[in-house]
Amino acid sequence: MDDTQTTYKLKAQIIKAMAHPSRLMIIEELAKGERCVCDLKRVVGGDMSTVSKHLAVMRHAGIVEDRKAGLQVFYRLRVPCIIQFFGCVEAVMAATFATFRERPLGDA
Amino acid sequence: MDDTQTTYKLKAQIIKAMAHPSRLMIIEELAKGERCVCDLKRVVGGDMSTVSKHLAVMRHAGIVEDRKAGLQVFYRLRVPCIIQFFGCVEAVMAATFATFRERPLGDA
DNA sequence: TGCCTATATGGTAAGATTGCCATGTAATGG
DNA sequence: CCATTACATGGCAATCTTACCATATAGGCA
Repeated sequence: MDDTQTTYKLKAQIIKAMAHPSRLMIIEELAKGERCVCDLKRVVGGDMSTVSKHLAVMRHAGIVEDRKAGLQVFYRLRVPCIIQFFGCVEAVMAATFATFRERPLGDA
Repeated sequence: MDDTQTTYKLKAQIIKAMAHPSRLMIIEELAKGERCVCDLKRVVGGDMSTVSKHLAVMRHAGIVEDRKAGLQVFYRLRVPCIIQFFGCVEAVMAATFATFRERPLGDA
């Protein structure tokens, strides 16, 4: 595999690390500031081990960093520009809903 | 599942539709302008049916639109802001490599 | 030291994704 | 009508992802 292929694979891995509902919720919460795992668990629900694994995926991809403080581990976004992208994702959704409005059910 | 959950699921689906090396290549190519499936097949390689399925994933997510013209089908990005996001993904990669530079192998 | 709390990791079963082959379909040319 | 071209879809095996449970680790406190 050449360099170009490797680059695309790395980029895909970073994007894939965002591509899960719980991980999006985590990113949005971290956009407000540093949070401990316990905070994030409260936000996304589910098992602590599941949250921990979601964080490991994002940490491995380089999206988040952690900082240990006593018993707790605090996570934060490593590259805040990620948040700006959410607006674009919402634009895709808006375009989709606009299409439905333009061509409602039964419209020729 | 409530509305908030549904929204996150939709967003995740849109992002997931980008999270694949071949699909990133396709998006980058489409950023340059409309392209037929045959063009895209040349760019990403592999089977035509595989390219076609990647396009279907992105079409379903609302990332691309198609336009038939005779025997060919031309695809284009539906919401161009997607491209801007690539810069942010590269920033994540740059941060990761910077970390390696700051803490090379064997550094305490 | 021994216990408690916060988080991480291993195991695993269910489900999703991927990529190829074979086949289907629609437009075009003869 | 028939063949060809460009693309899409069905099927399927290999692989990856996810979420839970059980267990491990590490810090703080008695």
